[in-house]
Amino acid sequence: MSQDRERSDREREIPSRSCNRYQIPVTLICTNDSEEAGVAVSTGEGVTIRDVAARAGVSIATVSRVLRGNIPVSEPTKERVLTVVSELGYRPSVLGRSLAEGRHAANGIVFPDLSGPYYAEVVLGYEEAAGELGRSVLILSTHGRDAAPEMVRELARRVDGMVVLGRTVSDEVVQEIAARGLPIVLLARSAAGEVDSVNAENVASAIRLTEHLIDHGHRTFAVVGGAESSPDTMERWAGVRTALLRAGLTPPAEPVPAGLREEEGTRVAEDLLVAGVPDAVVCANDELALGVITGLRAAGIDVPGQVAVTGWDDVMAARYAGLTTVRQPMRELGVRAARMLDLRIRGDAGPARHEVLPTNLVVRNSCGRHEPPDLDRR
Amino acid sequence: MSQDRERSDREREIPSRSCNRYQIPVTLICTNDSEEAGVAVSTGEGVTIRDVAARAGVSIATVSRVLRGNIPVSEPTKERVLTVVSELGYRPSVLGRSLAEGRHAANGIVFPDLSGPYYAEVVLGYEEAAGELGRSVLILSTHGRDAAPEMVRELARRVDGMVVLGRTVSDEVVQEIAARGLPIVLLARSAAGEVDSVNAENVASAIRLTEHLIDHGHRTFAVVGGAESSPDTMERWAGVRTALLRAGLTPPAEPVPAGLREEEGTRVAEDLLVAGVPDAVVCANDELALGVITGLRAAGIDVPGQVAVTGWDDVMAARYAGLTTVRQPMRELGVRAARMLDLRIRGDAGPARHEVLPTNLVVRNSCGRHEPPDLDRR
DNA sequence: TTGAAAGCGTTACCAA
DNA sequence: TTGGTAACGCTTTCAA
Repeated sequence: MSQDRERSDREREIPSRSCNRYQIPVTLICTNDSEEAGVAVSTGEGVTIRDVAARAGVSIATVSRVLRGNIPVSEPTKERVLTVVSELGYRPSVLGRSLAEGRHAANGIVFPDLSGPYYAEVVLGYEEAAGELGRSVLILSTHGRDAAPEMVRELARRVDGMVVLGRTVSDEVVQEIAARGLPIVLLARSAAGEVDSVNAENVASAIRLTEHLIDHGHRTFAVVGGAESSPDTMERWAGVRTALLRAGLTPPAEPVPAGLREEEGTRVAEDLLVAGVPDAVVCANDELALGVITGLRAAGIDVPGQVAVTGWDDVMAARYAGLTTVRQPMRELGVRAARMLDLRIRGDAGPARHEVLPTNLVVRNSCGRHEPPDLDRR
Repeated sequence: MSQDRERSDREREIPSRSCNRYQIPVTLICTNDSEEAGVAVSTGEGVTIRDVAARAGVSIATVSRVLRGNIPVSEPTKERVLTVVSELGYRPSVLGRSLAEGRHAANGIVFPDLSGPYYAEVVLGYEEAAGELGRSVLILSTHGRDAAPEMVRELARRVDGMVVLGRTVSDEVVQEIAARGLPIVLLARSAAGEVDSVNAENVASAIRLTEHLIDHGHRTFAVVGGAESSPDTMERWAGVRTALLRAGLTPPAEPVPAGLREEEGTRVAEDLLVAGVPDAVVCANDELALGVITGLRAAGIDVPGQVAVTGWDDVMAARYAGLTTVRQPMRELGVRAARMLDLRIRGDAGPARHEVLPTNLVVRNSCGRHEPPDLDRR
């Protein structure tokens, strides 16, 4: 925007109230637009390092040194500079600093869609941890758009590192960006090549969940949602399969395809009614499970009397709906990812690290009636 | 970081494979670190406008013109430059561009806490709309920290405009930043001075809700949560008061203080049991209401038989808990705020605008039993 | 239509 | 300890 050419030397003179009592500045002819010179400046907006240097009678290098603090500056000089800084309300330009330092002091996070409590919690944890580490957070949700890879590449150019959640962009895109040297942490998404990752445990908890359902006497199973598009759910379905095989039961041939949303669940319920209702419906997340329950009940099916339905995540609604599910430490996932990323940004080298956070089976009553009236309702 | 001083003229020569068939570049002595000259470049990382200019045999100004597209460039030149750009995988530096243009191409959003479905939805809408307008989104949650004003000021230095939600920083801070010329839109927070705002309708819906409760026969009311800290809830309580006075009933003297979270609700329920349980408990949001219900029921109180409890927002759990509430267009709030902000960033002047989005009363059964078995359960 | 060069606001090197 | 100044990577003015 404003490129005021005829700047040169004329403006910079500052009314030298040469008393050394720190007073509020009254006039300062500044370099900015204000056609009418002699305007009072106090907001600190538009004040540059040169203004400070001129007023303090030092070079801009010295001002920079004082502000960065790492290089020795004589006490009186430092004091003088700091005085002027606060008089003028000077704050270094983020842009100027970033350009000179070659870093952004910002992190990115890419998720498929912010909707749903799961992502919100993850982002919350991430933002909090990143903030404490002095980094700004740029968010990007891809919404399954075709332009997603380009959006992510663009984000990559504005940050010093980023966290990428499952189902956003392909491993190729991740690899490409990582290859350029940008630190990346994968979240809720199995490791791709030499990239760090943070995940919640999936297989063992899926086995535990399935065994619980088998204990209820359920014999025929359907699994709903996710699959290929979501590595996270693939692990879960592998766990379900393992548990069923161990028990000598027949695992479902294919997961029922469905998006991770409530409406999708009710739709699936209708399909299930046509295709034949299994004993247990294991869903990829809570929203989906709640939708399935709604759909089944609307058709007069008793849940859990005739069919058991389970979810994953343990969102708030799951508690009120009495949904049996697996709790993930959503917020903690975000926190860990932020910390892991920060390490890499600070130059930490070494082979890729993979963190796996534990989960909890939360038994409520959508999985079948329990003899002891009601098991741990939260 | 890397400030390679001895750059000057020596490097820039490019092996002039002077055939005009576009071939994949094989060697290019680049200006970057690589001590061993003659390294092949193809990732596009570290390629600057100068590299492109040199290879295309034009000035950097011309490259810039081609890329920006606004200034006429001869067709052959343009073509040549674009070829080199794609050969080298050149992408302009966001930092360099921003510094020169004096803008960030990024928006901020400040909220008190991302937890809870309400904020998540707002952010989702905001991010989506801002993204479509070509702007990155920086998020900041203040968590009620003392440093909040400083955090927000810092954010203000990294964006071209920002949205500020209620209960984050004081009006003074908002005014201060707005005075510097940074476009701001207030969200879920009543207008402060000459600043744009987007809100959901509060008073009329509170009146409607209250009247519904009165129709149920409830006569003594308590309102829980929010108040001064949250201008949004103050409006709601004003609505409740109005409705009660109109009906000749006594409004509660004070709102019961409580944070907007579930745990707070259960705590309040205990207090209510001691202080005396009213006919109806109107809560500032759904989480709080759900907590109150849980607390009351745990004490053996029948909801809605003995007490009616209502929420606000209509989050997912509200549906499964059968909570009577007021639905806000959360996502739409975010979208509108993003658009309004964008207008200002594009230089739109004029007096502050205030948008108010309509809400819906959602009657379920926490407000009292209805004669017709169950009213619009969504 | 094009090029040269100033300027955006910093940091960090080199010499004093 | 300090000042001068190149460099970061771009945009835009001014002249040609």
